[in-house]
Amino acid sequence: MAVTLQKIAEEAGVSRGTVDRALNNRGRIRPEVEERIKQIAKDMGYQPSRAGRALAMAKRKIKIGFIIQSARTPFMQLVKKGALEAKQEAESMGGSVRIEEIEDVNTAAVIELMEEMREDNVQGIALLPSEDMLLQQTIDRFSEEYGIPIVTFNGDVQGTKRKCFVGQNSRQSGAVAAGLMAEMVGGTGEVVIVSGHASNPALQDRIRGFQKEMEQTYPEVAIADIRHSYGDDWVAEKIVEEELQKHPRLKGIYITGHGEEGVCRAIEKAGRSGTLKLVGHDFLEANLEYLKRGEINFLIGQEAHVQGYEPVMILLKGLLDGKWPKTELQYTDIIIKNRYNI
Amino acid sequence: MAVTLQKIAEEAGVSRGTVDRALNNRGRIRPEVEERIKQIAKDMGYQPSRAGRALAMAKRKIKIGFIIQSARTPFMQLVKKGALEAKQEAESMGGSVRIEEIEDVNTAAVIELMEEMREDNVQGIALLPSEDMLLQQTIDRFSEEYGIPIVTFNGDVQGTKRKCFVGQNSRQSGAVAAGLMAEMVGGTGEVVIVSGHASNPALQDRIRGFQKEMEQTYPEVAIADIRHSYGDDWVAEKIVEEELQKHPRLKGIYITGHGEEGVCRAIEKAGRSGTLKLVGHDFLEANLEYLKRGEINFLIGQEAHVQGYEPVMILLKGLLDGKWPKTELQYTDIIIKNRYNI
DNA sequence: CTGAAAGCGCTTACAG
DNA sequence: CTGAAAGCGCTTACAG
Repeated sequence: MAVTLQKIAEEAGVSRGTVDRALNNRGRIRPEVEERIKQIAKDMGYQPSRAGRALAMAKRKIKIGFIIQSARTPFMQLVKKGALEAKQEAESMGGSVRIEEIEDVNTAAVIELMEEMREDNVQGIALLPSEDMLLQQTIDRFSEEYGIPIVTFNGDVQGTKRKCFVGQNSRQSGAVAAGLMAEMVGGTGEVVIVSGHASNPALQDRIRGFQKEMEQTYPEVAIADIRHSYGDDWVAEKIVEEELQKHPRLKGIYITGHGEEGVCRAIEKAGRSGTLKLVGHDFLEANLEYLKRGEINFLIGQEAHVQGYEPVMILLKGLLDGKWPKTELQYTDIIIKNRYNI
Repeated sequence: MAVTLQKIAEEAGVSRGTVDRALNNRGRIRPEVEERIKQIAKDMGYQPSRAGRALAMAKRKIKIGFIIQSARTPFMQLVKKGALEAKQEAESMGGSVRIEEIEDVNTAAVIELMEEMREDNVQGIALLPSEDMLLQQTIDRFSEEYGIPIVTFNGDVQGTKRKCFVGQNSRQSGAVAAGLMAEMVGGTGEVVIVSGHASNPALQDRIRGFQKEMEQTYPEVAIADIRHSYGDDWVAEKIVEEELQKHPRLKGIYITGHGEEGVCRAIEKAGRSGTLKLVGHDFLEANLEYLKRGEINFLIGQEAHVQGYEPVMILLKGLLDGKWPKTELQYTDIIIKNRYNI
């Protein structure tokens, strides 16, 4: 039924191999023949068969590497799950995926793994980068010199030769948080931001998105303070205690990430559960529990699963079909959850 | 690298065909041999190759039917887009998909198309059902007698032999709306529900979910009225004018579906834009525009795309691998959007 | 009940 | 620059 290479070959009066060379730009073919075949294929509405291609490629065995950092965190475990699912799918299509985890943030380890994978004939690598000159150079070297395409996920390194980035638009997610918070406090009053590490670029972007949106659209909502818990729940708790003292009329807290538990503890202790509006990030087990109980009013999600799954599939399709995403920044959807759509 | 039928055959000292018969329960094999081969396959960690299977199946050519009703509506156009994408993917895997559209709601037409597809050797059908005894019987007949699996999408017909349903949990989406509305009105005050056709089961479920959640969790939010626009914007506009008169302190309107334009028009005319809180459903072009402009505060989404894509893929996998979803009700995610994550 | 062979649509050496 | 052939992993008649 469907148009195959064979049919095109008959139509054009050449062999299958020649059609293949024409359609896949493999060279070693007379230009005018190539043009003619391409035209015929188009006219016949040729669609390459993924199945056939995958099978034939099974010989070449496409190998993809996947490198996670901070692998111990619950969020990264979700990312890993997505990668594992992609691995399964890739394998049933004749590919193979090698997933490597680094416990903390360790650029040297990432680079080492990249080199190891290269020796292992890996043909494409998805990785969670960190801000580091050497890593950036390595990414460029792999992309340019070795022809090993790189896809970043969760975090990006702008200005490198990586094929694309899969992850959240942090700034926009901050704006989403602002919108939610503003609606809940009735468009007026004081709110506070509790963030994690001051050096985390994603968290900084969320803060900026939040701030900007408040200024522009809800000028009567005042951001009374921006504090950093450095991911420590105890610190977060103390911060909130202080802020509640300093701003007795505080209406809401925006938690950009990490320290949710400490924040909620302080609020409970102060007897402000339910009256103080909370917006947080990421669908971690503990966060969802707070959401269910009504301590946190909204959570903004990152699609961890997609961040693991997509990079592998992007590499697979790219390596198999030569088709890469048209746009470098593959932003994942920003998901809003309240207690009813968990 | 990967374990193939061939390797298992060598290991077991039989032919590929025999392994195939054992692993796919095709019969015509001695039970003890079947057992032994299954064990060996398990031990070797055999994973069937999707690519190989798909290719071999290309001869048999899996044909899937897809029947949309109310095809003209923008929502269904999105569903159709999803189905078209699945069609492409199915075709590149050796299947074929036949998409049929019915303009309005017409059970007889659905049944006619089903019969036509059967004669056309379609091996599985996805359809948007309507509440109708005859259709239900037809679904059962196809499933049981003809062995043609049916998947429903968007709407379900409980109690039939359809393989599964892909769509929204309407009740839950009503509860989500209630949560959003309650947060915006500060947990107290009067709100009104404007719905479409009173006979639309999905809309009724949304109303019920909304009501129940308000009663249970936000008893101080009163549902002052429930009105039906029957999908007519002019009617919706009149309704809102009336309600604004009747309830001068009205704080919000929940639009379960259809008539958004009329509602917004009435609110604008009354000069209540921005102060009256609106929650609506579905990411239609016009709705998103209202959301952007701040007339509507939240939209709850249905993943139209998934509703077109998934049923086809479910049928394809089922027909190809014999693997069906474990759970009958394949609820799509309930998506919340404010103006910042459009 | 079991095996040998053909073929699904593609890619890839290998000849020429 | 072009063609003929082998092979990817599976299914499916066809013999036996």
